[in-house]
Amino acid sequence: MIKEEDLSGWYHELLEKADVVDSRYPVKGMLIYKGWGLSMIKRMQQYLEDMLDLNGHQPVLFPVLIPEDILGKETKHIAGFEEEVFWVTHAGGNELERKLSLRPTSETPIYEMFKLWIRSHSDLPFKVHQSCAVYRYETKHTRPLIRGREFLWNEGHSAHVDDDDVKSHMEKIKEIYLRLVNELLCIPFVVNNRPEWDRFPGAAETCAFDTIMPDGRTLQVATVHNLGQNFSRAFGLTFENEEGEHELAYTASYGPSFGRLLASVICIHGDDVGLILPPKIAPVQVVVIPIVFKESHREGILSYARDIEKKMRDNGFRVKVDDSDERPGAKYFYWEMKGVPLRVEVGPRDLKQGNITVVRRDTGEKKQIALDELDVESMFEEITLSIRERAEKRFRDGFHTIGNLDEIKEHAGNGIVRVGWCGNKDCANSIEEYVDILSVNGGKRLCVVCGSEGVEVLAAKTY
RNA sequence: GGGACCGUGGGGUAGUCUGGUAUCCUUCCAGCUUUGGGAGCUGGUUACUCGAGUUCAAAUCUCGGCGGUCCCA
Repeated sequence: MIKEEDLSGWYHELLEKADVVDSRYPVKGMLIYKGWGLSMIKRMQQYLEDMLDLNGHQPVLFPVLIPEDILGKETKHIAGFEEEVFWVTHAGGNELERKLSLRPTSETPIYEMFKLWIRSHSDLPFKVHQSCAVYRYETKHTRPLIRGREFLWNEGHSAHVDDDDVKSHMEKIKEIYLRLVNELLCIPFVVNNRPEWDRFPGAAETCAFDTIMPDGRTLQVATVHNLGQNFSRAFGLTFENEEGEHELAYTASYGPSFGRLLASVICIHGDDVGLILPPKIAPVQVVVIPIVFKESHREGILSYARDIEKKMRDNGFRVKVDDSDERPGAKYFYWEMKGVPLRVEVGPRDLKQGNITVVRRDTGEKKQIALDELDVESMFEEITLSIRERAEKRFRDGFHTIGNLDEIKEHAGNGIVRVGWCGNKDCANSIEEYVDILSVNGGKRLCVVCGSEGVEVLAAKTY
């Protein structure tokens, strides 16, 4: 399957072939995370949670059910979500007196508890996070990992004494997400201030991390919301300040989608052969292929392979010796499809000379080196840099500065366009006939529709 | 939100128009054999999305459900 010709077909086929997910589960928009995929999700989750913990977050895990009255307390919030909430209405044969929703996101139950946990300014900032599944009854076309009715994410929630503290906290969260998205996963992105009509329901400000998929549409992989005092007001979330007065807290919420991050790793780094995985999240980082010609060589080569495996394991790498009954060529194709960053071949030639043959997945570069020369750590660094750079170059090439509406139409679906916008909603509607406006945080520029003064905005076809 | 198309062994498919015998590739299992870029031979397991209708007879026609894909907004 050629990636460039049919990204969607390539993606679906690879998800199943590589054992990332199985999307045949017979409920719309739901799927099974399988070994290869879940293993990567767990690694990104761990990496993120460690950073959040270091930042002073407390890990929590809230119930999946939210009672109707609590979900509905912040009116704009519930208005934004009500069409996509799953409801539990029965227990056995009896109708419940109080309907229970499957959480679409957890601001409401969390603030319900924050109210009990937060008493004084000295409790602030108060920060929690949880990795969990959330449920949204998507009416749009669902896609595995990209838009589902159940998805995995980490959601962070914080309460602060004032707006300044919220803002500086949001900057810290953005740095943490940068490390997750770009340093760990090698995915380039741009942080966009969403226009008012595209904010999280109930938020005063929404920042989104957008990347560009190879078909030219953008994918939002994480968001950071400034909720002002909107939720505090609805939930009576107050604290006693230094003067002994009660004041409404300021809150923020934020989360990356693990499924979307995985989807972008797959689509952005992968090629026609299959996955290309950043070494840090690869479930298997090095595969060792023993090449056995004659039975008499078998034991010698296998034990050479196992020595290498042990040595690497002792150094903390995830290694697998593929001693299955396949021929070497078949093994090469298989592990390349799975995206394993490094392959080590050991055959009679290597054994005799104390060498190994090393092949990089990202470049295909193959070289024979002495066993003691092997430096896996620095090879992984090189690989990581190289796939990040390749992705970043394509990302930069995905931006186009546009001067009129016809050009927008021409470039729609082909990356991100920079255009001027005056701030008038009618002009935004004209632009959004072709592309969605992603950001409103650019410098001065004349409106592409009406020609009056405005700012530069980014816009694209989105997933 | 609107529209189009699709559903056949684990995966990919032929057959559907014109109703009657389910094709091929791959995977999987067993055996032999092989191993520096997808080996070969022999044998074997496995399928018409669900429900209702029409009919002597439905994978095939009609209606509905469930599930999926794509396009437009």
